[in-house]
Amino acid sequence: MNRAAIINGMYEAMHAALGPSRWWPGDTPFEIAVGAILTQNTNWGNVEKAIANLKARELLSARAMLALDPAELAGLIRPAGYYNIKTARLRNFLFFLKDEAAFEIESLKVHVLDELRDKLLAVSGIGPETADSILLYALEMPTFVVDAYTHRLMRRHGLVHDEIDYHELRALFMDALPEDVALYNEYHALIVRTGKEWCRKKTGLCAACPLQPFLDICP
DNA sequence: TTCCTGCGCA
DNA sequence: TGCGCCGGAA
Repeated sequence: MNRAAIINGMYEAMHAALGPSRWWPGDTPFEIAVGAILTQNTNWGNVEKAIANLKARELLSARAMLALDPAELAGLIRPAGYYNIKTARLRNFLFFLKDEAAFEIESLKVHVLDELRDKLLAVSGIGPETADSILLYALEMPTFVVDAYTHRLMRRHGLVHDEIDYHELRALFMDALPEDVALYNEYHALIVRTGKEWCRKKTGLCAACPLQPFLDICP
């Protein structure tokens, strides 16, 4: 079985074992984008607390959040960690929405994927994973999201070399899969769920993992 | 103590 | 290439 077939097979195995994920958790495209920034290297449970704080103050709109004093914003997102950095990153993104979309995130859909991706990457604080998360989950554009779980899972299975970078890994999935927003959405969700549950950082619980049949090497 | 859907900067 | 950023839960 070649690597593209393995990638397709892994999806089937996870989907069969775990079922639909209904991602991204978030009520609006703007909330999803905010969540994508807040969850950088951060447990989602802590992000939920920060989003709940914003929601309680009715601040989950680009205009309202940009009008807020940065120190107050930092206080509200404090549970998500890195709150000073993330305040700056959120504000960079809010200024971007103001300039590029007149505060209406969905109007960004007028751009073609590659151009919008470059624009997002030019915002300080939005790297490749955050950009792809916003594009796929908030704007429903066909880009594959790679994260630490994706790296770890593919390395444990001996399917990629250790030093593979984000761009290469993303291309690997996008070349192996049909261009399909729903499929990319669900595949990344399944990887995260599998990563949290079985493909843990220190020791993988490989024997019980849905991807066990695809295991070559398990350290 | 470890880990968490990263990122920018020195 | 390494390092700081940071709170909260297990």
